[in-house]
Amino acid sequence: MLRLSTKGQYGVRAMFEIARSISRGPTTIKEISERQDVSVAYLEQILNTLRKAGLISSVRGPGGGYVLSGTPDKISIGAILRELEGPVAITSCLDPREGCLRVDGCVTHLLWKALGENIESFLDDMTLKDLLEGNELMATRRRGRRQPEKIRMLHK
Amino acid sequence: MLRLSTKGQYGVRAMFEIARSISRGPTTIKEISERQDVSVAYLEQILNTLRKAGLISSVRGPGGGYVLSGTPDKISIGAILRELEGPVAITSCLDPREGCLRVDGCVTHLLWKALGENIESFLDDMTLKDLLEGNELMATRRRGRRQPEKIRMLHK
DNA sequence: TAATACTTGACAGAATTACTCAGCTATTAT
DNA sequence: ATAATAGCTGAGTAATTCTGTCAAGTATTA
Repeated sequence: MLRLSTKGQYGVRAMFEIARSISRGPTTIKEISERQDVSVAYLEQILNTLRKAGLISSVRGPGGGYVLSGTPDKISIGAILRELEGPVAITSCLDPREGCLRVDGCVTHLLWKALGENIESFLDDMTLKDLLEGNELMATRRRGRRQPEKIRMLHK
Repeated sequence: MLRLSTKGQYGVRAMFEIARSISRGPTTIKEISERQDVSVAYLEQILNTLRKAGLISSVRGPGGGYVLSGTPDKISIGAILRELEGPVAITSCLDPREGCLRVDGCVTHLLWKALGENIESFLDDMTLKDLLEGNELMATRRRGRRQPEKIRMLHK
């Protein structure tokens, strides 16, 4: 239950890949495709959505590719997923694009609302920076580095 | 994103309806259907699943219907949803029925795992009793009753 | 001007969802 | 007994969503 679509998952992984390569300049779709094992054609669709949303910008021509629009700590996982999959909406009642016919008297409405807010704050708190640090941590864990709170959560 | 299927939603509402009518004995599918506005045929399918899971039991023949297998405070929303929609599994990688080919080195694996655990503990903490109290509260709110913590969460 | 790389819209097969339908079995009241 | 009530079960299907592919562009640089 409550599965994320592949589009959202690939989107986060693509953003991670762009973030990871910041020092090397723009990252091409081809590179992302190879490193994250997602087809070029599908990534085109996904990255286009994220570009239109302003999360990344593109550089055309040779040497081109995609770059983050902000620093990794300013780009949340929630923001990425919202663009690719729409807002968190456990039920259609709670989707601002649809709306509810029977909000009053619906016993479960508040339950789903509370769950949705819980999920949303989790996703909005987590950023690309956290993913980068979590990744670095996985590689260097044995050297006993200090683990900040949020990263610890990722390793519970 | 992360929408619950109608099956799960209807299931929770049906269970709520059975819980609400405890004092009046077994609740028939027809009653649930009328009060929650879900077709009899679909409810048969849903309640059958919940019965096989042991969350409710059925009484056949005239005067029959469904009754909860335990007290409302022992039946969690998580338990209901798991039966109708399978385990919380943000990605197929995290579904115990499928499994992951590339757990190691997958940067997002821990992220989805942490989110899934967050959701699961929310759903397992919330019970039918909480829904009943939340409902009662909605009806009597203006009289200024004391609100326990979890119920307050439902009204944030 | 050739090569690189992003851009855009249409489309299609597969999977899942959200149900319906028909016919059955068990229990109780008369 | 038997009629009425009420749950039991499996099959089937229309609609929707998901997960992509494909073709034909446009922009930039060496």
